[in-house]
Amino acid sequence: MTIRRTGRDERSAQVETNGGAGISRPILERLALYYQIILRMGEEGRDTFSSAQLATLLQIDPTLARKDMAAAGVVGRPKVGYLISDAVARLDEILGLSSRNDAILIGCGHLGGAIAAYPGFAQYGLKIAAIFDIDHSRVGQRVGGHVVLPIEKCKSILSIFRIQIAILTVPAAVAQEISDWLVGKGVRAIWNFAPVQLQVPSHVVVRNENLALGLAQLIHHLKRVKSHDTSSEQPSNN
Amino acid sequence: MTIRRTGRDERSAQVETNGGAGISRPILERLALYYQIILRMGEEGRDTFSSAQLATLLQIDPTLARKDMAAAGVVGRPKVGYLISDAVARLDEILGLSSRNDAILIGCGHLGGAIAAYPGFAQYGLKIAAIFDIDHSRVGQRVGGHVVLPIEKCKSILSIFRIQIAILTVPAAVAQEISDWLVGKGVRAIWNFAPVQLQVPSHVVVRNENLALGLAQLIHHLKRVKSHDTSSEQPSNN
DNA sequence: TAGATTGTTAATCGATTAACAATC
DNA sequence: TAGATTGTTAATCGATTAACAATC
Repeated sequence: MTIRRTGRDERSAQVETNGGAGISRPILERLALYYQIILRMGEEGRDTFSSAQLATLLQIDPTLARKDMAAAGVVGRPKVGYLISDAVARLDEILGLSSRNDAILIGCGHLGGAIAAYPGFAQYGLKIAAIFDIDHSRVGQRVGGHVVLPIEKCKSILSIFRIQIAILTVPAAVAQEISDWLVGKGVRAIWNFAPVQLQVPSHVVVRNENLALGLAQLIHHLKRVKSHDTSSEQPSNN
Repeated sequence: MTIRRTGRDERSAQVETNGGAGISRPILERLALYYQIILRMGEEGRDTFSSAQLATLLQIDPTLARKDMAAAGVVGRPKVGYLISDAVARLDEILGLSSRNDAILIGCGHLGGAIAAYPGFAQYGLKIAAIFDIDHSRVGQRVGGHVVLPIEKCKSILSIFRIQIAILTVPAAVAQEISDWLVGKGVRAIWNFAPVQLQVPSHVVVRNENLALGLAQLIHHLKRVKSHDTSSEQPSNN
């Protein structure tokens, strides 16, 4: 594999916009939270829920929950509420969970291994088709039911299985070049765990899962509550 | 350890608010991103940066970057830009990275192990003081340089080291009860990796690191770009 | 029916962007 | 000096909340 460090001229950073008929990010984020809550309610044997219930659990205004449902195309009935089966079906659709999503995982260090082994993703239709690593000493190891492959094999697997999603759990220093390379091979979505702002062409979707950033935010809030100590402080949501 | 499933009456969900002199969440999020970028620039030998540079990398308006700097108390100089050393010092302060932050980690499954082993957190002042698990078969194992302790030992360690941060990498089903228990023992900040909306008292800060949610968002955007295929589509930021 | 709950329009709030003056 | 870049005020945009009518 020859990784070229290309110029960044034609690439743009991943950014929030909302062209097309897409749902805005704040709404989408809440829909995913609703989804988890509703699913749990279903497991508990209920078959309807109200905007007020969601609102209480998420500490938001009930109107907002109703607006979100409307945005998702879930219609409720006055006095009754929303049907769980209805909502789950719609949200499955919107969150893209109804179809199977194949992905490859690059970089099988601790985090990569954890993700490969995480059972929760199956529920979201994510199937890890193969795991790769540049480090040849790792090739051949078993990680979460997969044998680690050399990254050279990546191209053929991408094309054979028409995979569009790559999970990047590599060191920050090489994330950009691997990203470039993957994009060149047709990857359309990158789930990036490296603490770097990847620069990608506009047709590629990046979701940054920047753990260090999350940590910084948590610490900031902690300090703030300590120093002010107003008992009305509320912590930050994800 | 006796975990009681308490009522949720007095607890509220973690939510975005902005009482006190705190910095609003969107700003804080960008500050953490700037921090990473600026740090890297420093390593490359530069000693100033401009709002335009940040803006280009993050695909935002330069004005926004300047406003953020102002909010962080970083002052620049016309024609020169901002001093990296200045900005790093201020951001260290605001993000709470200048002081050491001790934490305990509960639940040493795959994800817990990955986090325990992740070297990047040291940079953010995070020190994992101890690792606990309810599962006694895991107690005594070595994980990332720590010996897993039985959760019964948790209380004494919390009070001896005056630890306020807990990292929760336990199954969703037990996250709420463990959270309740930790809060009762004086924990003030929870970094929650379980896909559950924890209900906590208002003085406790929760940061949800909901991986399945991130995945759902990525998939949603991917589907959207595919179906619309307008080349102006931009992916979502974290 | 009466009351609960949705759906929607208008008002508010906060975050982003535009415009431009200040200044190194 | 002239030009680049910050800092700030005003304008815009989008998201949230309030109010209330529709309806099961």
